[in-house]
Amino acid sequence: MGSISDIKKISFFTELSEGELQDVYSFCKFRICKEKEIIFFETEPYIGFFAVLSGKVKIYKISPEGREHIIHFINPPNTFAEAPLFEKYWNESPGKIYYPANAMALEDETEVALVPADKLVELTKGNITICYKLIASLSKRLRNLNKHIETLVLSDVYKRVCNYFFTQAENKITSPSQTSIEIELEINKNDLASYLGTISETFSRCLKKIQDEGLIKVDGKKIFIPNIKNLRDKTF
Amino acid sequence: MGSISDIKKISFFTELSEGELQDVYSFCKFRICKEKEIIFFETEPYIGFFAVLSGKVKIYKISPEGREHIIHFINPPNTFAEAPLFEKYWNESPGKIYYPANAMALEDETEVALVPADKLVELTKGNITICYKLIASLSKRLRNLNKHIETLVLSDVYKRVCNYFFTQAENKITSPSQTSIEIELEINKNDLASYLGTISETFSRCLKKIQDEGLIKVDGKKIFIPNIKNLRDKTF
DNA sequence: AAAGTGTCTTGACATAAGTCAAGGTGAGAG
DNA sequence: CTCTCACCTTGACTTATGTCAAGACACTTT
Repeated sequence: MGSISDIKKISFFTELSEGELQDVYSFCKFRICKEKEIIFFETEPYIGFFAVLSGKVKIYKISPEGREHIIHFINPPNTFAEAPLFEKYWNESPGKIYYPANAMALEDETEVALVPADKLVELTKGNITICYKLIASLSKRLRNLNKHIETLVLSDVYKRVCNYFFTQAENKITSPSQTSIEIELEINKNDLASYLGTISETFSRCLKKIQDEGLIKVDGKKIFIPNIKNLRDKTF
Repeated sequence: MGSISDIKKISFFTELSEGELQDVYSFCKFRICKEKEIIFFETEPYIGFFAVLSGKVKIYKISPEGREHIIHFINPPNTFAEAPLFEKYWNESPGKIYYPANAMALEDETEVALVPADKLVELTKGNITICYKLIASLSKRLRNLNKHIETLVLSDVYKRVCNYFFTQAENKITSPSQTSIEIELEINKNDLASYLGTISETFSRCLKKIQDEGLIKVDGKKIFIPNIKNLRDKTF
């Protein structure tokens, strides 16, 4: 189960003293999830944010017709559902606050820590560093969402897929001179399709097309990219 | 031109003392824009955030093919481009920070105030209330973006349009018992279409369809909604 | 009033991507 | 080892929505 060293890895808490860490540790509720276990639904009242300590979590919405769209994948040691923390400080305070989307564990042995909202708000009062980190975290998420919207609305599926692989490749290369790389999908193709705003059939066809063009070589969950720049050129 | 009372209306600054307000006022650069005047491009280095004092501003992205998508409309006395303020506090600090999208004035006599980034960061150091307001503002924007993504990906144009009118109606009704209402579009249909993730032709056809179904009555920029609940039922 | 300008609407058409249905593949269970 | 089941791929078809082109309308200017 979660330890103090896990807490220390959470971005908001990296600069806390041992005593404060102990304090935060005592607030947190730890939970180990099985694959497909729900962490929260968007219908639930907000009680605090979460950090992923191991495994992987998806944040997603469901349409009335049952179509799913994945907004984020969260890996350790990142947090999710921080945004509603301070919503009570809005000008017009609405009623009860709910989670903004659904969260589900994607692997067995996914461990999450729940940090209660009121405890964290308390912590920020004497610690402006935590405020800054919170702001940084929200800003980063905002920029991600902006990017996400941009690709969803302004690109077709083909471009989105190319862009996804290119981004993955960029994050993995070790030197700028590297031209080819193999990336491995850590999520199944159904979820990846949902994240890219499409469905598995379309995604599958798209993969085939990109492969036929020689831009990638698909082998199960392994994607070999012979020339990263060629892929990048397709994202414009 | 902008006055101290304009500054006081900006959410971050509502609780500042007269002296502090005077101080902020002296930092700010005021600018009066014509219709279609660019406030910033996403290619420009970030220097600070803006507040709209009068008129209206759109925040938008452009695809390589030239299609535009409007992410937000900003009305007085709201702010925009606050998100990059604290990006230097990220774990991995990237190079130069740029504006996350483009901003354009939508009306003549649109007045904006530029609040320089470093000045605001300075202010937060002694004033945790400003931190909280900043967090609240970012949170609110995050929730909006989440909602935006949700409707863009999980609904078709028809539903998005119904949802837009319904939301406008909800915000305008005076009592919960009110069943009908007339709303007025404060933006042109081209921009509205772009905000709803479509183009004016599709939007136009959609309006016609909704009107043929008796859910709305369109007269130029005036939209009469005979029964708000009927419209709401179409948004699921 | 005529002319001009920008905004909106309509029609005909093309196409990306969703739906439905069937079949293939591979990893783990028995 | 082969059975099974989840995951993935493929094919045929439908449909929403974008594109292109033309016309209608409203508002301003001369």
